[in-house]
Amino acid sequence: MRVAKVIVDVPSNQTNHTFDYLIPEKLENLVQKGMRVSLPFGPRKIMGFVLDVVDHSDFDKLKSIDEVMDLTPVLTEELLQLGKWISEQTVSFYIQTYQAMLPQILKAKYKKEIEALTDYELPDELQKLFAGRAVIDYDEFIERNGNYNLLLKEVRNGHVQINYIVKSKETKKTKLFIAPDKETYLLEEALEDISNRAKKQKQIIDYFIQHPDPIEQKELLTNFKTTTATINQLVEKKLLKKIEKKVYRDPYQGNEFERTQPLPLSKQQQQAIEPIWQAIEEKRDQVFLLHGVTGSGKTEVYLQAIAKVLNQGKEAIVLVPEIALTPQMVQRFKGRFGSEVAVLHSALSPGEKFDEWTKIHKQEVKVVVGARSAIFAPFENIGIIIIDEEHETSYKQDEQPRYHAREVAKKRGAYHNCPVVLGSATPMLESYARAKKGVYHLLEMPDRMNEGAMPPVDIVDMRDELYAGNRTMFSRKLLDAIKERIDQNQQVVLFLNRRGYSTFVMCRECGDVMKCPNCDIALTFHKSSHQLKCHYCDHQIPMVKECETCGSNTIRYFGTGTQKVEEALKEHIPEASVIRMDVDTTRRKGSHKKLLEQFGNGQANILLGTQMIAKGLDFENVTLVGVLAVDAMLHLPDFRSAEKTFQLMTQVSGRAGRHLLPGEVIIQTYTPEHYSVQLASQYDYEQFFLQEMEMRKSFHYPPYYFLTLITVSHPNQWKAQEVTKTICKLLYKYLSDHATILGPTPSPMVRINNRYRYQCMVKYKDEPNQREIIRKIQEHYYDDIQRHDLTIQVDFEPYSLM
DNA sequence: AGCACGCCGACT
DNA sequence: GTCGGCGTGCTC
Repeated sequence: MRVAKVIVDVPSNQTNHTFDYLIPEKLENLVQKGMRVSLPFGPRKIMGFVLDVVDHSDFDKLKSIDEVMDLTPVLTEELLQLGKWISEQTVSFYIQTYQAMLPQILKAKYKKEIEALTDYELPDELQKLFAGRAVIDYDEFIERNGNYNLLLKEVRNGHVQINYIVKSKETKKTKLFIAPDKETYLLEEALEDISNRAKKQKQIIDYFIQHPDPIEQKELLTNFKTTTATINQLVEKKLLKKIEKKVYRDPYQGNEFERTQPLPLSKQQQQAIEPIWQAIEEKRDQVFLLHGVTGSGKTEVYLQAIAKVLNQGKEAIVLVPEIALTPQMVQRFKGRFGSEVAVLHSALSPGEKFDEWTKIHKQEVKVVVGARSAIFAPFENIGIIIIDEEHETSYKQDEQPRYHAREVAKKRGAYHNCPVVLGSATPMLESYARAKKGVYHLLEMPDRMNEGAMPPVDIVDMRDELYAGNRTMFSRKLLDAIKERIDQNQQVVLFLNRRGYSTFVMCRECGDVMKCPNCDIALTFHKSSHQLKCHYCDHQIPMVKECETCGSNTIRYFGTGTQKVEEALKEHIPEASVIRMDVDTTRRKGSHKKLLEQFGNGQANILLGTQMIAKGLDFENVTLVGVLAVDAMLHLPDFRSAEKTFQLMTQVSGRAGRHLLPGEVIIQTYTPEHYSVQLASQYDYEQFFLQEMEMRKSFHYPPYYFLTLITVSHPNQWKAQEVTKTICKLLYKYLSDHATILGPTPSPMVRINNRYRYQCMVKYKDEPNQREIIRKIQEHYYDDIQRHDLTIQVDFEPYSLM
């Protein structure tokens, strides 16, 4: 007998192990490890992943697999192992990790329906719902308030049955093609017979005589300015035929990618790439940290390292932060490797993502460029993994499984015996420290390609502006500089760090700030819709006219949002044309790309935006970059705020003067003396590293210590606090004496969505039992978690402490 | 998670 | 005696 060991699609503590299922004879040759199957589980039918196929089970009441859902395994042996490891590292359920490795569309969908079995007269109440049909949706039954007990009774009597259906959401897109249905010489003969009045028909047949290959109907119709009627007639005459062709949704269809050749490498590029080439050649799973300033030509190094890998017949994974996955970036990879490249990022529709994934799965491509989850590309012969902008926080998934793509990359690198290259102008402190210790191989590229220096950075002290009577958000220096660029027909990028700085609404009479009733977070004013919105839950209300506390009408909004900056800009510089990029203006698919194109074409002088414009933009005509307020980020309750500020400022500065025209950067701040501001303006990463390391050392933060953040949430504040307290006690009891346990403390945002949040932080150097202890704690609370709305969230090496 | 089972109080 | 609400435990 053949038995499948299956992880079932039920994310819970008690089902987080394999279940044994008999493989029926007719499926014996079909079921393989890594496939999805549908199977009976209790009274239901659900999806599961086959982890293993064996020929015996200790369990004696085996049920059988119902169906296989895939023709070939969707997870390779390596990915199955990797998933196990990730689940254990992040304390997640196996099923969550396996799901995270696949495109959303492969997630099973469940449907329930009720079927009437006999002609037996059902009770009127049910009869009414069926309304003559043999089968109705269970959802419909619920919606129309069906009597559940009555239903159960009839199920027991055998008059109706409940069917459970497992479906894959997977879809295939087809296009209609038209092709000749006869040999060319027969078409020629037929051409004679077509009436001279049927001009279009003649033209079309003539076309197919010249080009006998199938052509898309849509194209044919536009070319000949005709309608389907014409074609239908020819199909009826058996001269043409219609073909449904399965096609990939190609998100980059219609984009021409000009093929590029490898560029000659500069000396420093050469020095950086040699050790990587060597590692590829010697099949070493070495980790490289490529520390290269903006514009030092890191991408060309990646491209030529990949070229080497492709030469060996192997595959490459390139990770790029979501927001940096711009058309410009894609262009570079597609330009060099053409159709060998698949692209995976969140702006694609689920169908497009699935099709790109399928290309990888079917081994039709050799290179994948994508955001975090592309690290799970089902390649089987990886030759290199590259993580660009390795310091980016988006490489850490912020939901279960909370994995970091960098750690997964290292694991995959070890499996495939291939190098992992981490690239950044401002490496994460942890990474640079490892490189200095020799754990990673450090590669330095300190010079810009075109020999140009980084643009000079001016720091403007906004306190002086205030003192001089300037109460606007623009310093005099910045305004003058913007005007100057506009006069010279050059372009400006203005960056607004909106986090923590959004427009909140306050009463000037009593100082009351409008807050979300669910989250204790200040509501943000959206001018376009005239609404107050909470950014943490869906709560939104119309803008208020009177203060809810004191009733006065002196309500006004404070803070700086992009919308407000745009208005102020127009007021101060009426001749300026502005393109605004933020979550509001880029929500629609493709709008991101469109806005950037408009700016690139010179349709505006100023590009104003949030985080999303900090990366990867490369416009020749941009000679001024302004940062309106760095302080918001500097003062976040996060030990990495200085590092994040430094990274951001460096990145933003890199947007100016990338080409022939010299650039300039102006940074506005209320704390110009802060070391991260000072050192960023001098582009002194090394010094920043040393100084920041001092801080980390004295406060026991990474990279000197590891962190674990446990966040407990519950609708009842007392409960949340009490559980956190107990957890702290348990950790204190079972962890070693070297671990520091902080807490319980309220989270920086105590209440979100009517749930109170408390946290506990562990600082440690080496706690091999930690994960086991945390698992035990979770098990201890499993009843509360499952039935009493408690959540215990565990984040190892967290990126965000909120 | 989602479902059945079993216990208990409330009710025809 | 039976219905329905809720707590408990299982699913190969």
